[in-house]
This record gives sequence, C-alpha cells and structure tokens, in this order.
Amino acid sequence: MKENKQDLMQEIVAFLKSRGFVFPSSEIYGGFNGVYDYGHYGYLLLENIKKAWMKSMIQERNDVLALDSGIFMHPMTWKASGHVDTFNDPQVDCKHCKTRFRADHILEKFGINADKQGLDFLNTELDKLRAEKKLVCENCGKAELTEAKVFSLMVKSNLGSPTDALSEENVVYLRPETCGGIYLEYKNTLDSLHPKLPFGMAQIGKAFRNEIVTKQFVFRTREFEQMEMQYFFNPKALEGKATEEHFEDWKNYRMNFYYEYGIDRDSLKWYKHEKLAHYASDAYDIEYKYKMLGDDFKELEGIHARGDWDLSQHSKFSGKDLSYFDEETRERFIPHIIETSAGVARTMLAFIDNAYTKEEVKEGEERIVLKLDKRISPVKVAIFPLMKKEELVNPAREIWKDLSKKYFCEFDTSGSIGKRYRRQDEIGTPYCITFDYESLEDNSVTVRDRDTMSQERIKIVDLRKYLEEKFEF
RNA sequence: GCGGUGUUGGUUUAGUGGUAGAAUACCUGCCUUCCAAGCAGGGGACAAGGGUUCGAUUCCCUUACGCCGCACCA
Repeated sequence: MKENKQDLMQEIVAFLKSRGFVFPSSEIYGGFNGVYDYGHYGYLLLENIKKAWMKSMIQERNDVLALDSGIFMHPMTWKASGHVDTFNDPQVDCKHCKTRFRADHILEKFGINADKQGLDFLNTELDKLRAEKKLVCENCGKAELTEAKVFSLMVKSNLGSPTDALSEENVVYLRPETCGGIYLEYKNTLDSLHPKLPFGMAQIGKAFRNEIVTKQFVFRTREFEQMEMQYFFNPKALEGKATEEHFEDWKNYRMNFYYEYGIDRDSLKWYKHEKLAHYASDAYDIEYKYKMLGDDFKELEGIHARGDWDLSQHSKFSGKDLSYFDEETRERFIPHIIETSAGVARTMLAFIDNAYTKEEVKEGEERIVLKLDKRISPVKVAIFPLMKKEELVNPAREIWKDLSKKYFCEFDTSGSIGKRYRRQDEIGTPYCITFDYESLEDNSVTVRDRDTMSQERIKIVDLRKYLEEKFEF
C-alpha cells in the first residue's frame, strides 16, 4: 500500500510534467520550493475549473455577486482580521534533539487553553511549567526547550517608499487569503449594486503564505489560488432562514458541485471541525480521498459559519459603519457570514486523481485516459486527417478552423491515427474527429468517443449541431 | 524544521575515477493507415558550487530540489 501510494503519486507527477500540465517552478535554476507552474493543458484545466465554479456560484444563482480585489491591501486589513497578531505558529524548539513543537499544543497538554494567545501569555505559562520542572521535550525527555518564538505566515512586501517600508507599523503584506478583499468591498458593493440580504460575494484569486514546510506536490504551496464566497445574511430575519438552514444549504450546494462534475461520491466526505475559532459557530470541510496519496482524505473546501466577526472587526478598525438596515424588521445590524473557501490546485488535482484511468485495450496493452467531465477537459475536440496527404489535411483543417471558433480544438497530423487517439485520451479530450478518404466522397467524418472508443459517422454540415448536443449542459 | 534517502536526455532508467548506453517520447523522410505498426535518419542528459586527483558524472564537503518518517498545516 505504501509503495502504491508513492508509485502512483510519482507516476502522476511525472505524467503531469511530461504532458505539459504542471511544472516545478524555476527548474533551470535548481527549483524553487513551494511554487508550481502550469503549462498549456494545466492552465486550460484550471481555467475550466474556475469557470465551472463561477458558473455555479454566480451565473446560476441570483444572489451572489462577483469581485476581483487587489492582492495588496491596506495594512490595517490584517490587523483587523487578526492575521498580523495571531496568524502565526508560536514554536518551541528542543535544543537537545532539535524537535520543534507548537507552543500552544504543549500548553494544551497541561490543560492550559492557549489557542490564539499572544507570545507573552505563552511564555509566561511556559516559564511557570519550567519552574515546576514539568517542561520536558516530548521526544527526548530533556528539559532543554527554548522560549516560544513566532514564525509569521504573512508574506511581507517592500511596497512603497523606502522610508515607509522601514516602518513596522506600515508593512504591506501579500494577502494570505482572498476573503479580506470581500469584506473591504462589501460596503461599495452594497452602495453601488444595492443587493438585499441575503446575498453573497465571490472571487477567485491568488494568496500567499510563508509556509514553513511545503510538501506533497501542489497540496501545500506558498503561492496558491483560492475560490471564495462570503454569504451575508440576517440571522434573525423573520421570513428568512435561520443560520443553520443557510449553512445546510451551502453545504449541500457545494458538495453537489463535486458530484455534478463527476467526482465519485465514495471519494467525498464531510469533516466536522471540533475545535472552532472563537467567532465561528460551525465549520465543515469537504474532503476528497486521493488515490495518489494512498486513499488519504484531504481537505478540498471549507464551509464555515463566521458570525458577524469579520465585518465587526473591519467596522471597528476602519471606523466605518458596515451595518445593514433591514426594511422588514426595521433593524440595523451587522450581517452574519457563511464562507465557502476552496483551493484551485487541490480541486484540479482531485479532478485529475479521480479521472486518471488505466484501461486494458487489447491483450497486454493499456491506455491512460483522463476521464474528466467534458466541461472541464482542457481540449474539447481534436481533428485529424487520416493521413498526412494534402487532399485530407486541407479539408480537415477547415473543420478545425470552423470548430475552433466555438471550442478549444487541436489539429494533429503526426504519427498513426491510433497514436493520436491515445494522445488525446491522456489529456482528456472527449471527441476526436477523423477526416478520411471516404469523407471526400460522402462529406462525413468519424467522431470517436474518448470513454467508449466507439465511432460515429457524422455529416460535416451537422458537426456543429452534433457537438452542441454533446456539450449541452 | 529534524532524521533518513536520493538527483543521469522531456519521461523511465543502465553504467563508469579516463565526460555515457537504452527504452519511450519528440523531429525529418519513405511507406502505411481508424486505436501507441514498419524502415531509415536526427536532436537531446550526468542538479549547482567547491575540494581531492594528471583526470571527477563517479570519491569528499556545501547548497538547491525531490521522496519517506516525525513535527507542523491560520
């Protein structure tokens, strides 16, 4: 099992590199830890996943609005959110065996609740334990633990003038999550688009974290992309839903997204957070069982009830009124929030993990197929002339030209026809169209299906209609 | 971050103190054509830096990156 896990992971990583999906960053300089680059097909796949998310979250709802906010934000943003002061892991090292622990975890073992506490508190408590000679290394047993130190997960920039940059008070950070932008543009959105509660704001974008450890391919990276939505509602609405109902609705809606795009139901499950942030009332994660990780479940998306904490904090720090006046209840209040937050790369990897299939085609011969949902396949249609002869190549190219106006298409003349089919199977192209000698006579082409490998003869004039039906969602 | 281990064409790998072979992929030509056919030809690699040595891809050190375990994951 362990060997399988490693093998499949390495196999898929090599596959994604050799087929132009995912490259390690800066490889010609020896590599750069914690960042990955996406090649042609990887980019197309990511775009399709993001489009699918936007369609589901915005286009097919009438209560969620789009946003694209900056990566740089006012420094106060992260003070209000608590990131500057608490978005870090206070660490304690053992001088003897070099093992590193989280300070709050050590204290919790002694029954001291140290969650989200400042350094002073942690060190005072650690000192007390040290004085009682209780503070020993869990690993080697020696009493040589250092004091708690902070490793900030926030990525600093040197934006601004040199004098500004020197001031600790005005450090500009790269956003560690995208939702901050939503809170900051909540008021402008309310004032310009006048949505009524309940409504949501959604955005996709990059975020940055100075992770101490980055491992397991694209699972934990320092630069990553998020798809986030914040849903604002009145928890006391007379006619409306209660918080729990909103929460259940969003849980179902998000889980259905993965079902609808073809992820196996058995590979998805809920994880309930037992330890909640002090402002949160409920928190669940959607987890996916990665075959390439030896069937380990890993977080895909979080759905969290955040109360009115975020808007209250930003209201307090900015001095601006972020409340909402409910015509129905004649009440003014700070809306509560349910957040859905998914990682783009993890989602992509889950789709690939789920779609990566090896099939026996003939005796002892297998093919690799990416059985992706048609809607997210990087390339929709590939067009081949049966042979590399002018009389076949030219009309085939005309078909490619026409279909390319509507779909992402490839045109390939190299190698045997079988080889070209296999190549498209590997990148998940749902349909291959072959123009042969017969086509010159009957104005028809062969359409070959990725999953069944079956073929149909279709009139060239009917191709658009045929594909439209196939891609009808 | 700690410990272990590794790094040879795009990918998968063989091998060596005297600068390397293969499979596959790719390109060209011929031929063939509906599921990775054949023939001929071609381009392509010892992670980086330093040391030992007449000579280092090979031995030693450092760094980078990967993998496994531990720890960590707002």
